[in-house]
Amino acid sequence: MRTTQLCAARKFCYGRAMGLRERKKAETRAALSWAALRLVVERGLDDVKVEDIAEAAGVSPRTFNNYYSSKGEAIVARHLDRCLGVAEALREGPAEPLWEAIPRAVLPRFAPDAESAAHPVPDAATWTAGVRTMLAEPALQGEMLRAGAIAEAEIAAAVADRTGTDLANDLYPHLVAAAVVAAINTAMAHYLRTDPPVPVRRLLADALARIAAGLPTP
Amino acid sequence: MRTTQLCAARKFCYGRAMGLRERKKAETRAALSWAALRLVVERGLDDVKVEDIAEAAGVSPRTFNNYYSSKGEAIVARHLDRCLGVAEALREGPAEPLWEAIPRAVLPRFAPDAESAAHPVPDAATWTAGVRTMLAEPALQGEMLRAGAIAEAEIAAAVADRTGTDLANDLYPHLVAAAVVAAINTAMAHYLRTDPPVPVRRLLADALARIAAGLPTP
DNA sequence: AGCAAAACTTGCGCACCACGCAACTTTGCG
DNA sequence: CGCAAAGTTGCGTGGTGCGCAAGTTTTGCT
Repeated sequence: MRTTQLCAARKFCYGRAMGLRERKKAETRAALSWAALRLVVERGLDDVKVEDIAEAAGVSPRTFNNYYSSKGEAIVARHLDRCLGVAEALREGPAEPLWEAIPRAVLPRFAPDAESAAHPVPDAATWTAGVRTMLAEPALQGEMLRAGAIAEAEIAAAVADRTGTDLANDLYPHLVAAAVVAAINTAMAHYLRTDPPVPVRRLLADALARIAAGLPTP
Repeated sequence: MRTTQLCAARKFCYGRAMGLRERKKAETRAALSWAALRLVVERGLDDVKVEDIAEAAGVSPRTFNNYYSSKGEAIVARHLDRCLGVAEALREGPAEPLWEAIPRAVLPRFAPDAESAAHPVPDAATWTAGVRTMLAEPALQGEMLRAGAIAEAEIAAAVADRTGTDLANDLYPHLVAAAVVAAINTAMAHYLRTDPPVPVRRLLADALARIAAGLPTP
């Protein structure tokens, strides 16, 4: 139970002008989180040691902890990035009404191909089954939710910017951010729960629309 | 990163007919979680070892892990109980409209005295300051959110009962539960954030009302 | 009341993990 | 080229979660 860095090397130097040094760092980081995710999904959390992850990423065990301060952090890194991306998109998008901007920021980031494209998965059914059992792990749930919470802060800031509300004294931006993250979590949970898989996009759009409109008893 | 039990000995044998054994068990459990909370609030997470907590509760270190599988779990136990209490109240309350039942279930459980009454706190300001720095700890945030998520499942079930919706195939009950928990978290976060403290009850009522009504841009 | 089974506690031990420290290697820049 | 900054690695340490096998207490039954 030590501290984490997580937000440390979050410089978002995506596109251009990143030297060899930063590029390699980003690669190792990605390799580590991907290896962690893949190994844990196919083997189970307790049967994967940090040593395994480090080895799969071609790096020393000690180096693993220079990037992520725990197994869970590495596994959840992709999710964190997606959620942070929502905040970023919310800041950069056109000046449309808030509840049009939000789905526009959220939906594309949770499209099924966003993840799978880079690292194709052999068998989709086996994969989602693995993800299900992985997320049944309590420690992972905590880490997942924490990632959402981190992004929540960014989203709240973006919402405050858009709506001209006060981040420090007003409840509104935080409430919107929390609701958006809740919608994302709920939609993903429902997706993993249903056996004939419903497209995530539809679930997400539905959840966001309902949250925006209020939740009267049906 | 092992598994946890947490829900194991959650038998809800509150009122009556609990033998000596279960009574003592409940007492030790409470003593442990209270000791954990108090020590960590006043000393900081890293300066409290499980050994300290066990000692403060008059029990062996090994026994600590028979009740809680981690420091964080012990600390968050009270929060978990409160959140689970919401679900319980939602099930047992009178047959009123959902969005009247919800505040009635939530508000009394987060009254300022609910916690303080049993274990009075010397200095309120020092205490909340300690809580603030405690909750700044990432590991604790995760644990806290996870407690909310556990309760969320119960709340969703209660909501499904009340509204006659299908827990397995319908998004609605899960969405309501997630929104309620989000409102609780947001209100508590705001409470800890503001320096001239605003009464939690007002924040919570506000948050719940807004969530129920939708979140149009102000 | 008495006794056997069930439940709980405890000490011991092991595997794992986060991270500080001190070399050593690589990269960036003049 | 050569030096400083940044990154990697091996080692060591303190701490943790939990299985196991006594020992102890509570309970249910007669």
